[in-house]
Amino acid sequence: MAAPLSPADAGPSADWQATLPAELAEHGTLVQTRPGQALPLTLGGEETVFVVRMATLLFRLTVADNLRQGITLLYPGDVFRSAFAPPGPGADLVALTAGEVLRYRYDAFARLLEANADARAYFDMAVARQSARQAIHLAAVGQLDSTQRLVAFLIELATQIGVPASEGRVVFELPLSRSEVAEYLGLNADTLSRIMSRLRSEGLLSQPDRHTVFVRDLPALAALSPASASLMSAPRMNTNGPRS
Amino acid sequence: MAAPLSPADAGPSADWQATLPAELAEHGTLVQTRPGQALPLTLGGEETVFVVRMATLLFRLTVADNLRQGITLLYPGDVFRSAFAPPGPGADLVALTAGEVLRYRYDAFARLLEANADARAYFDMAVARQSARQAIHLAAVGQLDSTQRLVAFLIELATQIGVPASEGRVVFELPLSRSEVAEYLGLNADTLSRIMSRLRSEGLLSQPDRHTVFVRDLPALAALSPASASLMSAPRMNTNGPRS
DNA sequence: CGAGCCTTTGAGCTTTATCAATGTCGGTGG
DNA sequence: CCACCGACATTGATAAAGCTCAAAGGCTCG
Repeated sequence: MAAPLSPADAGPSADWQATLPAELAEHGTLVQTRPGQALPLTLGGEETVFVVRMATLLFRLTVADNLRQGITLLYPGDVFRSAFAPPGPGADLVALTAGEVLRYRYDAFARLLEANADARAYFDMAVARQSARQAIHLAAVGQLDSTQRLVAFLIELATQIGVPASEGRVVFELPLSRSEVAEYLGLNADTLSRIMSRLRSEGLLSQPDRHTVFVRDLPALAALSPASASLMSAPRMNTNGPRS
Repeated sequence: MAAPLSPADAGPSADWQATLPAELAEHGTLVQTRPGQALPLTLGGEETVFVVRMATLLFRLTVADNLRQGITLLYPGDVFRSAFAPPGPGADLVALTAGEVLRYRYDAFARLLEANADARAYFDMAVARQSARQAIHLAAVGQLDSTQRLVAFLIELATQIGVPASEGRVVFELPLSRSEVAEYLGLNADTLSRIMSRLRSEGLLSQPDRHTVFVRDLPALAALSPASASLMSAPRMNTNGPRS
């Protein structure tokens, strides 16, 4: 019935952007993040909301001792409500990079949304956007083999935080360690390392240093994973202040 | 840092319930569903919202030819916005059972929410609840072995649509075929069949007929999967009309 | 009653996890 | 400045989990 995911059909939403409404930016507590810093999901027992201003965050779940799954990566413009995590411990929100995050108590945030239709629309849009990304991630983890999964991850990062170097080439920082990447992809860290080595030896990418990835042939890399197309068509936020 | 998921810490939210606000129930188009029926995600090119009144739905993604992943099962009280799916084809919303679903155009739905704070709160709550369930599903698919995954699925169904038979025993209808279950769990249908046979031979469950599952020892079954605890603590909707 | 689809089960094989050894990077203190 | 330490990464050998393919039995619906 449904055809495979393809970006050609993404339509006008592919180049669509939105800007964080001023009402949201003005309120909330500005939190400076450092790599590895955990962001507590409750504030004095109350639900919270985070808006990513400039950073990369990881939401993950600990399913059993030594079994963790990365659920979603959050980029600038993304919104995280603590109720998105299952109740109980086991849910983690971690900053992967230095940056800035806005934090709200949920009830205060809800009042802001009630008072401001733009903020409301922004929140709903952000939630939908992340939900779609997470669905792709789930499909990748459930259906793709290890190479396809890793490539999907690299394409996601290249799309979200990559800097174009030249035609078909992109550079980005890997904000996760190997084992964190493995947790995100539902793979073993050793297996992951092997696959990265292979991609390197095939000349698809190189690593100036451990945490920097230089994609030497983006189209060829993307072709290795069926999830690439939809990941690349995912819109990014406009983080340059009010819309021009 | 985070301890494994455990229901003991779920707190008061475990027995929390909410009822579909009348404003939402009164508007929207009532759609009668039949098993296998696809619910189109766009209505004349416009975004839609579905509210499950009485049925079980499956949201799934086609990642490539013959590679499909079940993303979320939707139960009574759940809400699905078409923007939760990635753009493009490849996203499917299918009714698994006969039942009733309310359908809205997104802009009309958004106006309803704007005009009615209860409806708004309901929507936000439903989205958060489903997001949490989906996170657990992703963690299960990414980290658990095939038995643990299948058990997690059975526990999910037992919790959501199961009817208690006697102490520790539950009966429910399997609204999916074997291959659909396999797609949901990221497993091969053959492997799945083997595991079900083993669970049957171990006396944990029996199948009066192909689509009926009789769990003979729920605690013993649940003990086989680390995801059971959090799935069982997930709140169900109150589908019996206004709150008593 | 027959056709087609779904399910079960076995045999063999592929992929990925596990275990273990070695290497690299970054920081710290002598 | 260098030696050492711990965390992280790579790589090889091996094992196991789950997939593929194939055959046979059941169910459903015309």
